[in-house]
Parts: sequence; structure tokens; C-alpha cells
Amino acid sequence: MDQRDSTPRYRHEVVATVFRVRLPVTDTAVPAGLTVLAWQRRRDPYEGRWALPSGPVQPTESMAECITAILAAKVDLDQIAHLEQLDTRSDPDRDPFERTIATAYLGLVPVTEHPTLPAHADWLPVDRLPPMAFDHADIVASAMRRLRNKLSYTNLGFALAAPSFTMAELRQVYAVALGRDLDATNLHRVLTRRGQLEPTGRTRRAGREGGRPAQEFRFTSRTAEVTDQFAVLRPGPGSS
Amino acid sequence: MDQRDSTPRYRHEVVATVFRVRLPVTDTAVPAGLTVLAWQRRRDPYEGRWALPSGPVQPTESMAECITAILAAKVDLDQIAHLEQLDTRSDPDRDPFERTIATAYLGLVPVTEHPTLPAHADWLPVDRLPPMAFDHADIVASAMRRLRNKLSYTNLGFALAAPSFTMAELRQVYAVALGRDLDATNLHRVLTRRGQLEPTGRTRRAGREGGRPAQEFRFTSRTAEVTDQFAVLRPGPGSS
DNA sequence: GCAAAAGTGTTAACTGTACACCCATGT
DNA sequence: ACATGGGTGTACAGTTAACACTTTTGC
Repeated sequence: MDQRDSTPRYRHEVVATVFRVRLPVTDTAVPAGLTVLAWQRRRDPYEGRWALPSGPVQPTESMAECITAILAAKVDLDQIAHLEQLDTRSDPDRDPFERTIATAYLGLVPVTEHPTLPAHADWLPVDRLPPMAFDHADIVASAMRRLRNKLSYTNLGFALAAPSFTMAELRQVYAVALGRDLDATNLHRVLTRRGQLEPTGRTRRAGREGGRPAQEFRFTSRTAEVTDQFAVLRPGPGSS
Repeated sequence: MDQRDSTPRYRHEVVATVFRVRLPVTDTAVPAGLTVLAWQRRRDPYEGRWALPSGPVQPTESMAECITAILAAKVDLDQIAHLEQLDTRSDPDRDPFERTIATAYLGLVPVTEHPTLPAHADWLPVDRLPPMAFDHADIVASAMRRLRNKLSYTNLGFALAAPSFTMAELRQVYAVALGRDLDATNLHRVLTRRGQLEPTGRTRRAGREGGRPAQEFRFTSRTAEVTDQFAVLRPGPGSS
């Protein structure tokens, strides 16, 4: 703050970690799992390696505008249901070409969206990532931790699920995103108690093998909200 | 990533939000409360206003090293018990002089430490902040939210409290940091169950007005750890 | 003995998991 | 009718807030 003119300048990038749930498809070898949007680099450094979408911040735009513009080049913007900032990486050697400070973002695309990707871009399974350029593998790992935590205490599920769904479908989405199975009954109870869920009134037709038709639900809000106060040291129920 | 040579460069700063609990002192007008380290600017922009410690990232250092160096100029480094990154601000107009991207950090100093501050620096009460330079008031607000949340589900209390303390003292520290009162009994139970607390074996002498002598406690760990898994959608106790 | 402060125990509320059971539909 | 899957209810465990009660000290 004191030597304003002798201050060094740096390249500053934003890096997008966009997740999408891939559901299991019956009679298919395509594995279910969480996937992340990436593209294969066609120049040095790290030519041939997979990398997250990224790009430099332009002089008149904020990082939020920048990440938006970068994602617009890969997918349809309406398909990004949630976007939030993660941490900023500043290791001087993280870019072998020139020092670059990078701010990571977390983006979420609902299962129902199927963006037409440009060439050299694809959805990679997070549990079997190929070698990634720069520190991008580490960025994916930290974005995943953030997503899994936030699924627990926020309504972030809305950004992964379809606009309307049955509880069985929602359970599948959560199971894939969390990387473990969970009980649809209890998921319903928890989300309902928090006021995250409401029935659409419609009902699905039963499958070809019979079974009771499922109710259709939707999330009450489609913007990010904290719906569960952290577990402890909270004021009692009486003091709200 | 594509136009490597036409990429613009920016000043990049780190900004420190260092909190310290000020306990109530009997027979004194000094108000108890959470305080934040700041200094009064002596040059434009925002001459005369209060600002958080900040400074530009140097070419060969990471931001972590940079924030450390900046704080070393204000306080003793051993006195910073915890330091973590917050969000990064990129509004093109946040610095009227020249575009500057800034990464905020959260630092914590225990109540027992009384750093000798340089001239024009002071601890400001967060609930009665004077007008601040740049977006620093907003940074303080977001740092406070982070601190208060983390006190609930991590062992971060160790960074605010003394090395050893009675439960009454610890309750005071938490009450000031959280901005509301809480029960020493329950605080003890919660922290003990999580394994955050252990008795030192020593015991304090009673006050001059009598009363049972207090046990002395300390935190079992003095590095940041998440001690409470988020409340929900967790695997059951049986599946661990 | 009495007041003051620390520590213990008890109760009630809330939240989440596990699981048995009932319900609606297609064949 | 019966298999299939959706939905409801119940039991249980874990965690926390609230608060009365006991213990230990100084005066």
C-alpha cells in the first residue's frame, strides 16, 4: 500500500470447476458418477493434458463477469445453476511459463442439462481423473470437498437436480454427488423439515414393472441458501 | 490461457483481518467486544481513514508468505495463532487509484497477547467501526461471519483463548467472539465430548469474594481442525 | 454461617438413521 | 392375485439447551 508505483503486476486467471452428475443408465457400460468439465490443451505448457476452463481477467471486468464469459464459451449460461468463488492459488511456480495467480470457482449444472460441448471438451469422471495440467487436479479435489459439505447444510441440491423430480430420482443425484448411498425416506424428511422441498401436485406414471406412482417434488428456492445452522453453540430454539 | 502475451497484469494485494477478543474489565469504561487490527492511512487514497493491514505480493513469494511478512511488521508473528484465506475481491473500482485485486485473510490473536503496536495502528471495536478505506468494512464483516461459523464446528477457540483457562474465562471469550451469551456448563460438555478440551490438573485460587476454585483447562490441539461433522446427510453411526 | 462461584445431574427438545409396514399400480 | 416400487409411521440414538442442585472456597 505504500510503494504504489514500484508494485509488481501479475497475470490473474479464473479457473472454473463445473460439476455435473451422471446418472447410472441401465443396460449401459457408461459409469455413473460425478463429472467435471475439462478440455484438452493444444499448446504449451502442458500440451495434450486435460485442464479446467480458465482465462485471464480483463481490465474492465470483475472476476465474476470473467468466469461467466469463460463458461459461456463452453456451455449455455442458463445451464449453470450455481456459481461461487473458492480459494485463490498463488504459488509462484504453479504456471511454469509465467507467474499466474488463479482464483478457482465452483459451478454446478443440473443432471437434466446436456450442453453441446465444443471440440476437445468433455465431462471427466472425478474418481478417475487423467493427469491434469497445472494444479488443476488439486483444485478439483478441493471443489469436491466444498460441494459435498455444502450439500449437507445448504439447499445446493437444487443446482444438481432436475427442476422437478421424484424422491427416488433425487436420491440418485445425491448419492452420486456424495459418493455414497443414502435413504430416500430420510432425505425426504430432512429436506422437507427444512422447507427446501415442496410437492408439485403432479404425479409420475408407474414404471413398466408396476409399483406405486411417485409424487413429483421441486425445490422451494433456486438460489443458494444456508438451511441448516451449524450444529453447535447455537442459541436455543427459544431464543430465535 | 490462449493469449498468453496480450494478457493484462494487475496489482495484487493481500489484506489481513486480524481479530482479538477484548474482555470486560471491571471498574473500567473500556467496552468489551471483538476488535480488529487497523491503522490510519497517511496518504491518498483515503487519507485519514482506517484501513486493514495490506500490501502487494512480491514476485517470489506466495500470498501466505506475503501476509506473514505484512503482519510481522505490525505484531509479533508468534502471536498469530491462526491464519487462513478468505475470499478474493476483484471489483475494478475497489481501488480508485489503480485496479487492485485483493485476497483477504483471517488472523486470530489470543486474548493473552498484547502486541506493542506501531504508531497509527490500533484495535478497533467491530461493532462500532469508524468509516473504513476501500471495501475494508465489508471484508471485516465477512471475516466475522467466517469466524463465528467456524467457532461452532471447529476447534478455532484455541486461537482466541489463553493457553490455559477456567471455564468461566473461556465462556467470556466465546461470548465476546460470538456476540451473545452462552452457558459455561454446556460449553464445557460440548468441547469435552469432542475431545477439544483437557484439564491441566492445576486449579485456580478462588476470588476475593470467595467461591469454589476453578479447574484449569487447555485445548488438546493448537492447530485448526474440524471437530464436528456437518449435521446432516451424514452416514449413520453404524456405517463408520 | 453465608455468599459467591464452580461443577454436576437431570430433563426436554430436536434431529437424523434404521427399518417395518402400508399403499397404489401394472401385469 | 401378486410382484414392484413409493410413501408413512415408529423406534432409537445422539446432541444440545435450560436449569435446578450440590460442592468448595473466602469472609
